[in-house]
Amino acid sequence: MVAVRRIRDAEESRRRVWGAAAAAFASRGYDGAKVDEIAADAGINKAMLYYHFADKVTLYRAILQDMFAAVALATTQVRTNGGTPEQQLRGYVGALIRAAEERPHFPAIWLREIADDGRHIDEGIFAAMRSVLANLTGILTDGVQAGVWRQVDPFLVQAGVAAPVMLVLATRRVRQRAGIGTPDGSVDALIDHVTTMTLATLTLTGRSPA
Amino acid sequence: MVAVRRIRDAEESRRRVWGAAAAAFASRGYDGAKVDEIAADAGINKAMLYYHFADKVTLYRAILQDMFAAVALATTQVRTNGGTPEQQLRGYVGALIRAAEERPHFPAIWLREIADDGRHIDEGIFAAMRSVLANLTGILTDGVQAGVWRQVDPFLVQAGVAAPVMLVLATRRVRQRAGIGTPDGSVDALIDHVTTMTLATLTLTGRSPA
DNA sequence: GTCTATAAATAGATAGAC
DNA sequence: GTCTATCTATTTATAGAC
Repeated sequence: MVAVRRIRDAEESRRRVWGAAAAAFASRGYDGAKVDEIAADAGINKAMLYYHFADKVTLYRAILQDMFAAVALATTQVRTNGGTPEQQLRGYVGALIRAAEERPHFPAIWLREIADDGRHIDEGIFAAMRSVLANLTGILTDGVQAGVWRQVDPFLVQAGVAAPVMLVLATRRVRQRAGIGTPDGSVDALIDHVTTMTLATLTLTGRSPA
Repeated sequence: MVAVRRIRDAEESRRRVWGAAAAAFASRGYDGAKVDEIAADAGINKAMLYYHFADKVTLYRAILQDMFAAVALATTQVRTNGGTPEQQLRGYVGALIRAAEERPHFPAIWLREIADDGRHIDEGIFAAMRSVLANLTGILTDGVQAGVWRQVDPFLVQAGVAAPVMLVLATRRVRQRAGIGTPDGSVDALIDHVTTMTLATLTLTGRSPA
């Protein structure tokens, strides 16, 4: 009984540390995030944080792994569900955006990890990333074989999808401060733009971009 | 004579600090970059660094300002040179990529500053950013008025251009480590893809992306 | 202009009591 | 499981000699 309560509290502590850490890593980066602050934001002591997580980098990697695993899972489901290439591509974009919306700190951490040249990425995370790209590659190949799309480097397509999504989602606050226009700042407009852009690129017929 | 030599050495020192700092901020971020390391990489002492630059954040802001000012200048020249909307758009993409290639640390610092929610951006830097977007907006408006393009939110277009460019340029090393394919990793392929993507999006006629 | 030495504050991590 | 107190190393920044 008491033991159960303790375990439940422990789970709760872990969750709060997780949330506080994700926020800190997103807004200040790995080096900028301070363990003291994370613990304080989580409402516990720093020693308690070290009770739950081996060290700072382990905590960071766990968050990173969760993010990429979520995208890997969601995009794999899109493949499993099947449908036309266009339907699957829309599903792919949707899965990416949904994963980012469910994890508000995803975009910033993603951008930072790229700038960090993948310094904290271990093999498990790389595997998830490769899985995401493999799913996209499968969708693109389907489209080519169905004769509706031309052949395009999957990584460039991924860059064309993920990078704008992450940029737009990560810059919501700063754009206001900068006085940089967002006539329609909705996520729907973002989905629409990215999807349109990608489909238009893939369905280009013949016309070489000279 | 001696004074002149000293001034020249000072300039040289400043330049070396600049280069070492840009590299450090790009690869480790603002908090991750250490002043001692920057000074050492520049071949001078830390005290000397503080002789040339007031403090860490001033040094960082100077680098940031230079980057955005360069893009602002280059894109303004594209507007001045004129030409068809398509020619100007190609010039815009080229200007962006050239600025990034001339400053190898631009992409990573750009990505980080976004994740940082513009924490280090002062009004001068914001002005440069707005100027870049204003130039793109001008090009897009020209195209709409000429009847060759449809109307699209300029910021979304900017996101569709800059984000993939920065992502691809910043991930060259890590992609190799990750085993993520780059069938054609050339900058030309990148320019081609981004330009094709953008033009295809803008020239879409009628077809609503339902 | 350049350096050595050091101040002053902060950081990640642990010991040990409860 | 949770906390206080603390160790050790690092970090930004400056003082002051040359």
